[in-house]
Amino acid sequence: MGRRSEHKQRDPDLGILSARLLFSVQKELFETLAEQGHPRLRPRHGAVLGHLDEEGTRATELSRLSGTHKQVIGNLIDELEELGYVERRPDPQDRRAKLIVPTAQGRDQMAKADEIMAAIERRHAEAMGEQRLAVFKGLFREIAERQLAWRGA
Amino acid sequence: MGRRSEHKQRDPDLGILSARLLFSVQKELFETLAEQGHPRLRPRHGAVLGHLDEEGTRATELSRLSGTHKQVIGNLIDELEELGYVERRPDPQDRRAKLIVPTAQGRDQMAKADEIMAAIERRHAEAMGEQRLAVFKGLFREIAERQLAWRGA
DNA sequence: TCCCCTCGTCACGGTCCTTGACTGTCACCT
DNA sequence: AGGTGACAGTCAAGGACCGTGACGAGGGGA
Repeated sequence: MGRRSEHKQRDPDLGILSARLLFSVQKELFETLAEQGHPRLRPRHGAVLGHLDEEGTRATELSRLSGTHKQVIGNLIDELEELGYVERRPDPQDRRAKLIVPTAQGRDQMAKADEIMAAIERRHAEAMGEQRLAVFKGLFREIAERQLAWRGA
Repeated sequence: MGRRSEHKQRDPDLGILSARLLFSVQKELFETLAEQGHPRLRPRHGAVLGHLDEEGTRATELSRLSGTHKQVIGNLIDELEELGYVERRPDPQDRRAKLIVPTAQGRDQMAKADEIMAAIERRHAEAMGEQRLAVFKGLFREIAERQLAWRGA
């Protein structure tokens, strides 16, 4: 193994580390969800279900929160509606808009997903100490925010 | 804004934070590369260029390092060859294999990409203190490794 | 020699994202 | 009241991207 790839192995940059953590967390989340009765969901559905409120959320709001195109959100809602996770209801405050509301199955998924993510963090807290994890998350938020602010993006 | 999405805004989980950091770092890297004379490269090319050694690397090795399928690596190499970033050379030690070797343009890109990533980390180090960044990266490596080890994946 | 493994490639289907244009509704201004 | 621009959601089409199966060529041990 050459010098450059060897160095990258020892001291991976922020991008590599983020990618590794993101994909491994994603994998655990959706495999566990599949075992708990939600086998048809894929990571992309997280753009909708991950940002949904129990009282309902507008499609445009979901698009804004997740950074996904409106069109994609529309497709995801179609799929989730067919799978029985959400319903489209007219928004009483704006006749153009529709509220995306989770069904009972949707609320079950949301609760389970939140619990799985919490369990992942608890596992790390036990392994490394609660305080060190808290420090990490604080620094993580700070860095992610500053990086997002690059060029006022 | 409802209670759940509000809470997720204040205390985003590890997946959300990883996604934000990954995509914003990726964006800065490739936009800056485009300004520095490499406008045709897209993030997916990182699977090849990011793990390449100056002396050359086998396609299978790139596949293993990046976690991408062999087939995808082959397509990427086709593109990068056409763009003048890499060359295919027969591997003297194994007539089945081919060494992927960066051209002068490829080595220029690799140096610039490494420098851009280093600049990103320097910027954070200046903003938050060198020591706190070092602590963060240490914890990051630890957590990412432990998460990857879930279920012996 | 025979058998099984690895390396890279071809071909294919399926998933996914992006763009542009369109209808209906709203908010604002004159 | 009417007119104008902005916004919500959808339809349609194209391209980018990924995963699978199968293959020829070569390697390496029994």
